[in-house]
Amino acid sequence: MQNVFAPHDHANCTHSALTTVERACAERGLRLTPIRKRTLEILLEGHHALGAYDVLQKLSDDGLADKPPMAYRALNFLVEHGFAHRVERLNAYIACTHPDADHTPALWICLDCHKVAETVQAAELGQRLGQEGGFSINTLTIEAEGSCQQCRDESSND
Amino acid sequence: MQNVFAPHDHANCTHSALTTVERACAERGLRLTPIRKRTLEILLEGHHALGAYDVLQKLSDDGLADKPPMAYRALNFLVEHGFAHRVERLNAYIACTHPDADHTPALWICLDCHKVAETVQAAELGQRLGQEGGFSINTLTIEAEGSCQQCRDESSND
DNA sequence: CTATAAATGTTATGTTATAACATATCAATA
DNA sequence: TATTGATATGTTATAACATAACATTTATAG
Repeated sequence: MQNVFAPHDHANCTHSALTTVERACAERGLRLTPIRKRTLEILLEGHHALGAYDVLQKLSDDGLADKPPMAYRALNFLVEHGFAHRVERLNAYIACTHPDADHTPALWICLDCHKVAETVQAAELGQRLGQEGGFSINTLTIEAEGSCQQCRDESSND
Repeated sequence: MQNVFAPHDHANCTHSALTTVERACAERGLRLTPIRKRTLEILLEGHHALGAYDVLQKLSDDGLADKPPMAYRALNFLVEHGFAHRVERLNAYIACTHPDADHTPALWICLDCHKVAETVQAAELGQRLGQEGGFSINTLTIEAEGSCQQCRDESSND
């Protein structure tokens, strides 16, 4: 697990994700317009999931967008191309931390610090589960809510 | 996979689930009030997920409830006690087909026939995934969207 | 330059969910 | 059996999330 729960060089997170996405867009002929790029940057500001209206507020602060469809379109663009993920349990969004990999992520939602981590090893697992019943998987959602190591360590120090 | 996608004796599905839930409530001192029981029956009418407002409409037809909180309370009761599941991807609910088992279900959503199936073998799997990063799982959501065997068989006969 | 596709701007509304508080019912026990 | 505390229901109001539909603008290929 690329551990977003633990202290880390977040500027590097942000920068490398942005660079990777920019390259991917160039390669794939996708347009990372100002609204889309700023939306990604907003999600990259932290590892907390943001709701569409949270993102909209920030876009509005920047004068880039001020109506719900604008935020949803940018978020949907990012999600469709794997640059962000929708967290179903939270009706919210996070930037992808593996934007280079074609993946079905598992999302780990800490109920204490509210950060959301992502791992990529879950895809083949779902495929395997589905095969049993002859189910052909189109998209797979795996989300866990619980507590991260860091928060458990801290609370045991009380 | 208890195959809800294939033709089956649905009256038996309904009856056995209801009986199991009634017994569980008796054993555990839970009150299966008219609204709650009717809500479960409504969900048991088919294997399609129903939104809270769909359920509310039916409760209203029966004169049992006519305000959103009433439907949400009944649904939340059923979900809390494992008698129904919320389908996050659909913002909707299904009756549990294994109400006797303490389980984390995986849900299989067919995009063609729109039925939703449930399997129980997924719990330890999530625990295993989470252990890797020291994450302690409280609740786990596993949902697949795709196509069931039956729908694929039918469409290949065209 | 122009045609076409893609993206953005805008209005309006649909859908899902809960906070907050009042009232009623149940179930244990004084 | 009256009291009481807990649980459930009734009600109002609104919060939170999301999209349909259509107009306008911008990018890009021919």
